Amino acid sequence: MIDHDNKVTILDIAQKANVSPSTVSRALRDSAGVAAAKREAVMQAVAELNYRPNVFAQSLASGQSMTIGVLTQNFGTPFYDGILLGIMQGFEHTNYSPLFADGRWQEETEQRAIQMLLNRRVDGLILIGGQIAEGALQTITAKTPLIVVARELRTMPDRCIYVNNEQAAYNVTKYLIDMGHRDIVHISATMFYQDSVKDVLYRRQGYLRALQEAGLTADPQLVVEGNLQRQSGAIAVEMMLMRGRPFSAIFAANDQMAFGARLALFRKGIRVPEDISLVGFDDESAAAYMVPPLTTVQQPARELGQAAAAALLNLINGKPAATPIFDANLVIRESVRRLQ
Amino acid sequence: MIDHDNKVTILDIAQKANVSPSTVSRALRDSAGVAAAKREAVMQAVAELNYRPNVFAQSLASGQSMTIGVLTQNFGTPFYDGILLGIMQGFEHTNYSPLFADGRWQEETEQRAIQMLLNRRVDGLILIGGQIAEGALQTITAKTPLIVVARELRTMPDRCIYVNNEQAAYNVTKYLIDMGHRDIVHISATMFYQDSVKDVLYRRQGYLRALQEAGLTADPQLVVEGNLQRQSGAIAVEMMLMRGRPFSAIFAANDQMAFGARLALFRKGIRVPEDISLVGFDDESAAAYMVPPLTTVQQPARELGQAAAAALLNLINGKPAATPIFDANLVIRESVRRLQ
DNA sequence: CTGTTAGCGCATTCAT
DNA sequence: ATGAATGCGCTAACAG
Repeated sequence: MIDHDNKVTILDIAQKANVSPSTVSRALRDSAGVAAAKREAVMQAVAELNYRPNVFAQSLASGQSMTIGVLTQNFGTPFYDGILLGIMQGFEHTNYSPLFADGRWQEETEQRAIQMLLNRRVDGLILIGGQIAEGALQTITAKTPLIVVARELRTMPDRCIYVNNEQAAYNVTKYLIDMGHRDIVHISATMFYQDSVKDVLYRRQGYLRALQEAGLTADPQLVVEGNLQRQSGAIAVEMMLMRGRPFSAIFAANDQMAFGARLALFRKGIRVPEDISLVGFDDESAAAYMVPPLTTVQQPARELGQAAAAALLNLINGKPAATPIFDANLVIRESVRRLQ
Repeated sequence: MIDHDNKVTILDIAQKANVSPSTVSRALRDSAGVAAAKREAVMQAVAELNYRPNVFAQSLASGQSMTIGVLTQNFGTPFYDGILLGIMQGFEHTNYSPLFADGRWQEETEQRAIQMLLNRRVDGLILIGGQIAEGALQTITAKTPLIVVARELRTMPDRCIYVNNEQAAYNVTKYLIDMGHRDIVHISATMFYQDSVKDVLYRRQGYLRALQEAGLTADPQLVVEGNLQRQSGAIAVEMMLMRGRPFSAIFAANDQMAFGARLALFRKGIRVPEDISLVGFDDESAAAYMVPPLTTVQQPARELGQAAAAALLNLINGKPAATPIFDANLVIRESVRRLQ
């Protein structure tokens, strides 16, 4: 059944169908008009001989590889993996297949990976996150259709697909305020990675906007800097505890730090949500398993990926990319308590 | 810098280096002997013209694609993602690059994905898990080097790379016994998926062996069937509670079910580990974030992937695959209490 | 609408 | 050790 090294070529089926090779080629890719009868004959021969086109010959002759290069950062990151999933789905019923590479958030690795992808003559490129400078990206996009996911580029806004982090964080904060909280700690992380951190910056801005709109003064004492790692969430909590500034809720800029915070609270004998309410951001699958389950923000990763695939397809076909901005959902679980 | 549609061909560099195209080809792939001087000249021309070989032409001419097909099941599963990571690393410094596809644990999707991979003339195939019948796999391996990860095949043991689940579960159970536990619940899941469930079966056997070796009688009342999903872990706990058979520890066959169990205990007001000790299996990242952090078993996913890559490379080079069996590590955290 | 003719860029004989 | 010639399998002008 699964029959691989099929040495059947287009010539064989041309013979069998009594037509010329080029007609076969045309019939196969239904380009131009082909008489229905001949097309039938071709199709039948194809089926009988179990013919499978040689992608390399196709690519060499046509200049198209029918593959899309996808550069991610650190396989295994839930959000990025979700995007990858969406991308796969987005190309599932097309003739393109994605070729993945991992940049690991290291500029050099990223460069190499992109080179590799370009060497393979990918017909388009999807970059998820990453550090590569905008200038370099423009160089690339001049020759290869390019879509950037989960990153916002000033110079090419129509090529970027991302989530409105500011709004999401605003929603979180407003939710906490509506639940009666006034002293809301925000664990941020704005002094690290170049670009990935922009999201975090937006989250902080959303937090601040919600406070302002509610007429609350934003106390700088309530904002702690972490580094997105779990550990830093724990440290942030300890720092707040030492600081002595009272608070009733914590909004961490990502789930990892929320997990760390949860653990630190646990170690201090502080209950969640009875004593302190806690909200994260990302909806990692772990969030739902916490004790208690964590209220957090779910980013539509899958949808981002699908949109990226669609946008790239547009680009390849000469249409405008059409890159929507996505909204995230607040997932309410049991880690927040309503204050009287 | 990043210069893509480099129309520089082997002819251009042949001219520039004052040699024939074939010499260039030879120099590039240092096949046969090439005079050091000429080789130098070639290399220099290559550098100056920023030449990049056309993979398609190479593949078409040589019959090799320099890509390895990798079929996973459900992107985003931590264990499998770890394997993917290992595979990527394993090929990092070779000339091969992996081409990924997702079978989603659906036989039909899997078939299609493998077809796609084979159509792309991959030089080798790595299958992670999956449902495809052994017979079909033998058909494939007759024509394409094949390695299977995280699955044990009776008919081709030298092609399989997996973890010794029985031993790992034995270790878990022995650990619990050493901590003073006698009534150990095991949440299993042996009546579902075809093959993925074999691991779970081995885990149960390890559990039983440890009990026997300790001279404890294995009480069937203490084994509950789940379905690997989180929810079923919760149900299992409820079932045990209703059953009335006392127990002091729970060993769940995977972390998901352990998470579910944890939640159910939490809902019933039963403390972990004060009242009940809990151990999982998989070491999902969530495990370390639980309250309290969960003792569990870590499978060397990365190593499996790397070993798979190495084994496949061996196969391609005509050497024996060399497929080691891996051991898992017990990761001791705070969810187990020592009984007096 | 269809067949003929050329390459696509490289690896690999075969000679030398 | 090196050059010339051939072909990998297919697409794309080019003619009819």
